[in-house]
Amino acid sequence: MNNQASEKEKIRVRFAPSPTGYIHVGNARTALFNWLFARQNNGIFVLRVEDTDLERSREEYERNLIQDLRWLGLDWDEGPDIGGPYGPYRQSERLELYHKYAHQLLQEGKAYYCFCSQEELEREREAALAEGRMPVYSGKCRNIPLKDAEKRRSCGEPAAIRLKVPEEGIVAFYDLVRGHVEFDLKIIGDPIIVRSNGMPAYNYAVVIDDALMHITHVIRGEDHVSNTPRQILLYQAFGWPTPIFAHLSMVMGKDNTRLSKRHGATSVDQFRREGILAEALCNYLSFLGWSPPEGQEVLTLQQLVKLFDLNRVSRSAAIFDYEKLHWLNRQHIKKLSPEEKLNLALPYLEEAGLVSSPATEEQKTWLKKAVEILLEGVDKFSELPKKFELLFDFNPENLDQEAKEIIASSSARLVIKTFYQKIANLSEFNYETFARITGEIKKETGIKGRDLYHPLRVVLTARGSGLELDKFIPLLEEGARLQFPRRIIGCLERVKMMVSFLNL
RNA sequence: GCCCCUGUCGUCUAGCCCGGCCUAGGACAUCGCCCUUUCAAGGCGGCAACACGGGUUCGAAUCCCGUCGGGGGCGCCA
Repeated sequence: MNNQASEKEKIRVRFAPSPTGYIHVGNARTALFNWLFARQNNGIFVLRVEDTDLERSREEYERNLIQDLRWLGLDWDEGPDIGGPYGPYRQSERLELYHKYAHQLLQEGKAYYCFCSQEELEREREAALAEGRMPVYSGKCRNIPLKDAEKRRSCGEPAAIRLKVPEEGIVAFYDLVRGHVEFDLKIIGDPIIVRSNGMPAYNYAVVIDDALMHITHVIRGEDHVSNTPRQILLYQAFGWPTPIFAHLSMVMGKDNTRLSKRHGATSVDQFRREGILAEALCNYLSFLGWSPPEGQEVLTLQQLVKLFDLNRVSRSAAIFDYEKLHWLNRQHIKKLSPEEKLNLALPYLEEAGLVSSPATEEQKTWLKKAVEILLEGVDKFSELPKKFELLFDFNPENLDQEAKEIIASSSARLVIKTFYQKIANLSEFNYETFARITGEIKKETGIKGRDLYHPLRVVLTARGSGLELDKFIPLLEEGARLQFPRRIIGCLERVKMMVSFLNL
């Protein structure tokens, strides 16, 4: 389909995070949308690291970033780790480029040196704010001849570089998600493109990078819309074509403020640790501002690639709903094979000290069944160890409230007592035995249904709720024959412990 | 304060561009029922929204204006 000729028009998008910590789900969504757009259009997805803020960037953060993105299943065609035709892909390694183009702008008279001190600018800004105006740079240094400016600089006077912006007119652009957007130049002022410490300012570096990397579509957060006119002005100053913009709405917390730690987990890494599947997270993230045409809900990455449509992205902010994420996660967990479930579950069980590190094959066979059964209704893998307590914890002295209520009745006690008498001399127990005995009890006492099974559940689990007993008993009996760091107590022993505790 | 964006069930959203098919659809959550050896899962059903006010029109969730609410931006941060 794609011949040589169309190669030139190939769609190129980028995800350009600054490595300042773990990746936030809001940024992950931006990455995802970029990736989906690239993949469905057979385009190129580039990863670029914006590390020009020396104070905040750290090398290890870049590794985290890459790890998180990989985990999510988003791969890139060009990036700091794999290189590419338009590298380097780390802004800190592109400094010469920024200087070169700034110099060009200076020579052409499209930019100028600004000697204003930060204190001075701060004062002006505050004054403007106080008067209810947009703080716009006064243009004080605008007309200093380049020669004079260079002289001052060579004497050691620090200077930033500003872009000369026309004083009148409007900058407009068509945003793929928001439509026509325009800004009045009066409120823009001459933006700094190179700081006095020589580092490029964000609005300048992005333009250089996006242009040089031939980015065709800039898909990013809504917090960048007001930067867009400044960037467009830069493209115009260079005579470069502007990319197409698409600004995604913000991701909010329940109280309608930007999603933050206060609201719960916010980093991709955190969700991974909790045992949210990458595919479920992507699935959920894709629904933040987008919906498939036919209302499908549970989707794989591949399906998302097919269905995703930038034109269907909504413009209003979305609130992050943990409940729905969890529901989607459950749906994705269901689709996993028993082996996959076990492998995902193992680390959590090991960490909880339930399983010793390399589990034996025998243990694994059993664990696979246990995980399969206990995973039902679990939101995320981190909840699994607690579910396993049903098997590993048995303490008659520590009955929950529900259990206490169940065994309080005389009929419950009768059931328990009868049950105990019938198993007292058994050396083996299995579900068939259980079924036979409960049948007998039913016949002898007339007790049936909940009144019959509930008390027995309490006897066997010390809990008022748990698994269906036909699943529980075989699982427990089999597990009790295996060696685990914490021993699993079998049914017969449990009954004896409970009866002696209850003094029946 | 100024600039930009935005406003459909509690939440994510469909519908809006190309007015009537909308007594506004779906999903999560919630409630109820069924199933069942509790819970869960599953099945079925219920509650629940066009922010407000003006226009335009035979007719508006859909078009226009205003109000109000929410968000973002206003850096030598990214």
